[in-house]
Amino acid sequence: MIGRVRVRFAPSPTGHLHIGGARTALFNWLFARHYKGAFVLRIEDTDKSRSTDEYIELIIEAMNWLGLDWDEGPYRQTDRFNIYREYAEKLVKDGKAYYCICSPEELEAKRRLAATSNTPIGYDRKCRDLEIRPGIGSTVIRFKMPLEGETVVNDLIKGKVVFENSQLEDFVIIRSDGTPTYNFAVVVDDIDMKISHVIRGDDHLNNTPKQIHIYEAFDTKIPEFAHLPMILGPDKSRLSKRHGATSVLAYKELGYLPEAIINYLARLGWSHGDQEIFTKDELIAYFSIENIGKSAAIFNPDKLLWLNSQYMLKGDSLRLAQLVKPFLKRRGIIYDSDSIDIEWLSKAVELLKGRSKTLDDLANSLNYFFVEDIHIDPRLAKDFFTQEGIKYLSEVSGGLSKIDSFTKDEIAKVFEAIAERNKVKLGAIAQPVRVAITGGTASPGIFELIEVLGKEKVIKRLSKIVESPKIPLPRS
RNA sequence: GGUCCCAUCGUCUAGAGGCCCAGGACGUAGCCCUCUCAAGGCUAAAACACGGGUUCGAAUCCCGUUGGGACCGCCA
Repeated sequence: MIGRVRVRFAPSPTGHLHIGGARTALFNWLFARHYKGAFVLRIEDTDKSRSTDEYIELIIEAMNWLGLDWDEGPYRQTDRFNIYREYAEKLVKDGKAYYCICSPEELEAKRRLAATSNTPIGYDRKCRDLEIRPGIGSTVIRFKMPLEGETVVNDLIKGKVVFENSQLEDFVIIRSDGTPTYNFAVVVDDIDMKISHVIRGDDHLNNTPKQIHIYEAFDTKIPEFAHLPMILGPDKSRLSKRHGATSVLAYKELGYLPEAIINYLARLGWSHGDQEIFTKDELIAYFSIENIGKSAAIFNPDKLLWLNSQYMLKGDSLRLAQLVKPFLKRRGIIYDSDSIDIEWLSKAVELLKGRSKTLDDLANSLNYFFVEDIHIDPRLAKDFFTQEGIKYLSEVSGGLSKIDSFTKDEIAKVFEAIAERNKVKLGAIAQPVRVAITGGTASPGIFELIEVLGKEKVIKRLSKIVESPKIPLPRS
């Protein structure tokens, strides 16, 4: 029943790929993959003053990072100006479009008048039947809208939406500089690229009737439309920069995993029963437009963070170790990522990944694995390096130095023996040790931590406190 | 202002007339586990915007009200 599926994602390179755009891209991608169709990337850069090559690069980088691969493109509308021109001239020849010589000032005045006089349309179609020839001063090409009747959009998400044709303007399709406007270029491209389903934000729903008339003017098949509800900020207005981090790459920098972003975005407006966590393959298998909701969704950073922590928890330690390197570097914890022992790092990551919400969080927690002079808060030192505490530190140090195989099981035996001998709970010993070797009171289990940290480092840190308990401060 | 869209816990949502005195998830609170912190487990508070219909029966269908949003450019 569904023929060959061809969808596209068509960002305009006037900014970063943001959360909303990424979700539109994701839904198109999922739809294409689900139906084994084609996903086309098209750059809508007809607004030359606001589009930059740098943003194109950045959008592509973000798509790659998210793993949203495309089958065709990226096409650029600026490479296709002659095509739009040809299409437009055909419409003029067929009497379906016309040249207009009204000046911007004149149009502005008409718009103002329309606003005050309850007229739905700003432009009064003055040039519609004048049969103006091109070349006389500044001319644009306008599309001849039907004056009466109605246009029905059978949207896959919103259902049947009816527009009165009398509300539709004879909009400009070719600007005076010869470039096409958005509403025209999209349709020409979608015809030319044989797009079967147009899946985009519902801010375009009002443009759809205009576009349908262009399809009809070319006597081509109208694609299916699916208008996705918007993503809103906490104040219920359209998500934008003022709501904080909105670009996909910003989340990468913050230490988020791409699969968490994908999962979060997929669940924003779409659902599959009560399931919250999906692999990409599951998303592809389960995705369907019928399960997309109709109402706008508020972006919830807390839930994204939770999903990220879930992916951190379940992530492969070796992979996370690779990914965390840039964050360690940025925090000044390491200087040369190539010289570090990745096997060892991944063991440390293994201990910390379930306790970290982001890669940056992980990097921060990894600090005491690398830094020699760990910082110990004087208040903690006061609380834990008591006469008793120091005694345990000394005993642990002594016990550990006698172990041959430095494994968590053997380390545990040392602690248990000391606890037994002193008739205290394990915590009484573990906490001072934790503070001495990590500088804080929160860490992974003390035995595995000591194992991964290694005999040498641990004994060195313990001895340092035992020898000079009053000055646990770092030299720096 | 005109046109269009939308409306279930604070948030994301399940729910397609009886299975719902509304289920799951995030967040919040408490308890359990425990060498700390997380993770995990359990529990709690928390919603069908309002008003009319239709129906034996409505969160689910219809109408209206209210509230929110989008679009009205030679931006996309």
